[in-house]
Amino acid sequence: MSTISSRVAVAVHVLAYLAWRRDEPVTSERIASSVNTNPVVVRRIVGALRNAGLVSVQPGVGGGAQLAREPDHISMLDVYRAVEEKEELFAVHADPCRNCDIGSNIRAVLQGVFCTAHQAMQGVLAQVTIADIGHQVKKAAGGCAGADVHLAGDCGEMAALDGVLAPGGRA
Amino acid sequence: MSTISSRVAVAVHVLAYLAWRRDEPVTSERIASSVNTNPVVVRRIVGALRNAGLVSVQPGVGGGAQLAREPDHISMLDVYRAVEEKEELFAVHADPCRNCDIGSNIRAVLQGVFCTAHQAMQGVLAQVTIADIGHQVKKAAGGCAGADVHLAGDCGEMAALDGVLAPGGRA
DNA sequence: CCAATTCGTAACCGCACTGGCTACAGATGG
DNA sequence: CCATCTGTAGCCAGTGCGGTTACGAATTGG
Repeated sequence: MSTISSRVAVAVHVLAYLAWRRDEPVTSERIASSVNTNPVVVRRIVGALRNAGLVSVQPGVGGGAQLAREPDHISMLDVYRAVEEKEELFAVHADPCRNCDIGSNIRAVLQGVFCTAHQAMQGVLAQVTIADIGHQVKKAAGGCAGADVHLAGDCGEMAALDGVLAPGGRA
Repeated sequence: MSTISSRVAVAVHVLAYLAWRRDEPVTSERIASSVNTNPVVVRRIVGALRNAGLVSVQPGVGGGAQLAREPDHISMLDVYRAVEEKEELFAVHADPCRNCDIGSNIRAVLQGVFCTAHQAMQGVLAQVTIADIGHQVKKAAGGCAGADVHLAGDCGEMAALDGVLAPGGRA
């Protein structure tokens, strides 16, 4: 597998929900019902977002989570870094043979390439904000008729992101 | 965590080794000693590379693995796709609430962004070949003095890849 | 044909991460 | 005080990964 955990996806969902209910604090239970998970899972993720300064939380009656910034000042890269503590995207085998040229040098070379690839990925996330996500969701909710048509194919043209993103993968 | 498994790194190591010993078949045991792992682990990865047509393998006395293509015709994206069967880089929560606008539309929006990010990462891998890796390793092995200096910092300028890669992450 | 070598693969293990769940202490406001 | 809500610890089942052993199948050489 080795997919990035769904915490990023859930965190974006949470923030989009908070942006939707911008005025009032929202409880973890309410958020959990939208995500369809356990309130504790939501609180764990909200805790990470709080540590990153993206939301503010109040306990007690009438408490809950609220956005700490404007939705257009929260990028998906912020979210990614808030909930995914891992610094390296690719694992590299720890201890190759030190006696051969390959073994003693491959790690540095691989780390360089992998780091560049990771940065390219983060570059895409950096250019999408929670406000963008909210707009996309709203647009999709509006035109329900063909809302999920563009799911076909290999993530297709991603028409939904036109104007927001540069071409991205030139593969 | 959620890092991409070290199979990619090991597979590149294996292919770099085969490119180094271009003429003769190399046994899984020999490769394993360079990677410093178990021969079965190597055979599993070599099997995936064989399925992808990157190497050819012969059993029996004098057998082993050999490159099936020139090193400059094997990209790290080929390797990535050969050993990492996962099609999606980011997991998305499977079943958000269908009654609210956010829950019923967030998955498609997230999948679009995540797919674009994934493609950007693959675009970097596509531009590095096994031959490039071999050259980098050789260069590092030659000038041992300052070979690992450029490891400092946040993957720094990646001077080693200058001329091979476009700027990559514009974050 | 037989023996040595090597791959291919199944089976099992320990480790680590993930998400879901319960439980409870602590903070907050009426 | 009390109801509400967060924060967190703790446990569980599921899953993936890497390591290891074991054995059958293929190939080469005598």
